Amino acid sequence: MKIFNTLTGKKEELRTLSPYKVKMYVCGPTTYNYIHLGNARPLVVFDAFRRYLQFRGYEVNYVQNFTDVDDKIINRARDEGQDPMSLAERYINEYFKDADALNVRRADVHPRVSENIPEIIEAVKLLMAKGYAYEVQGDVFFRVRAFSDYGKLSGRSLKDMLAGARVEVDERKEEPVDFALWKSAKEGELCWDSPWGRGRPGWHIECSVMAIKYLGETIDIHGGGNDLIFPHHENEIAQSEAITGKPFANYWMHNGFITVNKEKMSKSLGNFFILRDILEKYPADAVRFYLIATHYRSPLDFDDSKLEEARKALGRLKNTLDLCKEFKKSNIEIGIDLEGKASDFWQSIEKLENDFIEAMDDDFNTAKALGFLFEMSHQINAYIAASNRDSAVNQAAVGRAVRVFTELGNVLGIFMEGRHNEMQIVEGILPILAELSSDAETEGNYEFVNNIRDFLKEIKVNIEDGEGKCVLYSSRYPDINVVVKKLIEIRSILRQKKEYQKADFIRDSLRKRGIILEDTREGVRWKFADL
RNA sequence: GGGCGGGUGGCGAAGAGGCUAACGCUGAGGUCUGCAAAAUCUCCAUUCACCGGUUCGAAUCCGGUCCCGCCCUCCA
Repeated sequence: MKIFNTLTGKKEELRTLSPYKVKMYVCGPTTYNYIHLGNARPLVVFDAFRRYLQFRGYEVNYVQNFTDVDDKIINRARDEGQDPMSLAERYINEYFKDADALNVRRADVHPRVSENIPEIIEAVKLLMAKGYAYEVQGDVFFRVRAFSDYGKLSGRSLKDMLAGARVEVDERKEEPVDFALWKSAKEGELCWDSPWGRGRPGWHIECSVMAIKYLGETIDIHGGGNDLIFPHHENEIAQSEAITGKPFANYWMHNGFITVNKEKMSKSLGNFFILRDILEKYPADAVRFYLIATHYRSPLDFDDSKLEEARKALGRLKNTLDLCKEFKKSNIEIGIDLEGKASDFWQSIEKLENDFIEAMDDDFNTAKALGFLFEMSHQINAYIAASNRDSAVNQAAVGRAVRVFTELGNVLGIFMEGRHNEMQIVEGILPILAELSSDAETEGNYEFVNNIRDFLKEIKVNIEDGEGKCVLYSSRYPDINVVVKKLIEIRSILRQKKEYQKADFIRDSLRKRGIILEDTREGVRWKFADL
């Protein structure tokens, strides 16, 4: 397992502190707004890495913080005339909705700044006691000069930074590069008591404190976006290592940016897309697929067509899942020896599984790994297309293959349960029956009219005469499968009678309402349109 | 100015010394089908920004040139 380490600028073999245990800390969002797509990238990629490590047998202890005390939160709360802590709380809840939608699993701990103030104060006191920090009028600063390794992560030297300093200069600081550990509060601002008066923590100290508190003085992997390398992570290293005298994190991982027209998507440029809005237009699994279809360190340019492409590509993979489900008649696959064609097939699946693992072992190359998943999809489809489903050997072979396929897809987290609004779709479909019925009535085909009436009665739906509208008289919506099956049945009869126009009317109408019909050798299959 | 990363087909994107330069989208054609869809099969980069060099061999290494992005200030 190799990981690209920002600290050394090289890919390195992963050697964990304890065998098969990984301590992982990923910087989480500042909760003053809904997250945008750029925020979603680290979320998704590190979730995928965590899943992969677990798949490889590691026990992963995963911590992701919330920055719920921050100037931006305070300002926004003031603008909206509300309490900063409840504003932060609200956006933490919204964050979880987005994360859940993207199939991002919860961290083992989601610590918040506001819940770790005493520990932060202790840390600042300790830094002062060790000479790494100094107080000026209620503010406490980190004395960068005192930490000789400063700059080792971002590859800069203190000398260069002092020379090229064009940072705002707070005259009270000993050096322009010194940064705040504790900020004094203005009148009426959110604050906590401290030895230096009322105030709140600076931005960087929280991560040092929470990482150490929940994971220990040295952790295996610390992750976050590229822009955090400097100053945030550089400062975290300085603080943590000044406190403990030990290496803070052995591997630093940073994801690349999402760009729009090749420009960084960021809040300050205003070119960001709120994830919530994107999820209105595209299925969440397509968004997740899009985010992992490119290597995590590369920049990723965003526009709608990319999500559309992701949707289609993922649809191909999911279609294989459907084909398998239809092919498989039972789950019995144990104790059957695969021979001949089945054995060759299984071997190629195993080969692709190994290729997948090899790709992921190389710095989590999800893009390459996905390629093998597509090849696996081809293999499975082709095998199914050429095989008799009544054979126990074929059943076993496909069963084993799809299990591997599904497991690997789940490692990437791209196989989510479809969340279709079935009620809405059923509501859209029922009028097709009404329309068919009224057409039949015009033609004097009363047998057919009665057939439909009986069916509707069965599923507790009324047709309002004259208007062709369907009205439910049950509190429960009819099962979508039952309704679609009925339409398929009607269409089959029409096809037998070669009344293709009407048959196509049914297929087209369903299509418009989100249901796709496919005529296969095994009969008609249906699926939801947006997969 | 300093630090970092990148330029691969119509598009997206892997590949980091030697297999036919993965895979996806798009497009073309065949099989299947009443048609469509799905599936399947085949085709679509003599060439990897440019110029030199190292090497038996370079998209991959080295030097130079030209572009592009990011960080150096809150930002994932």
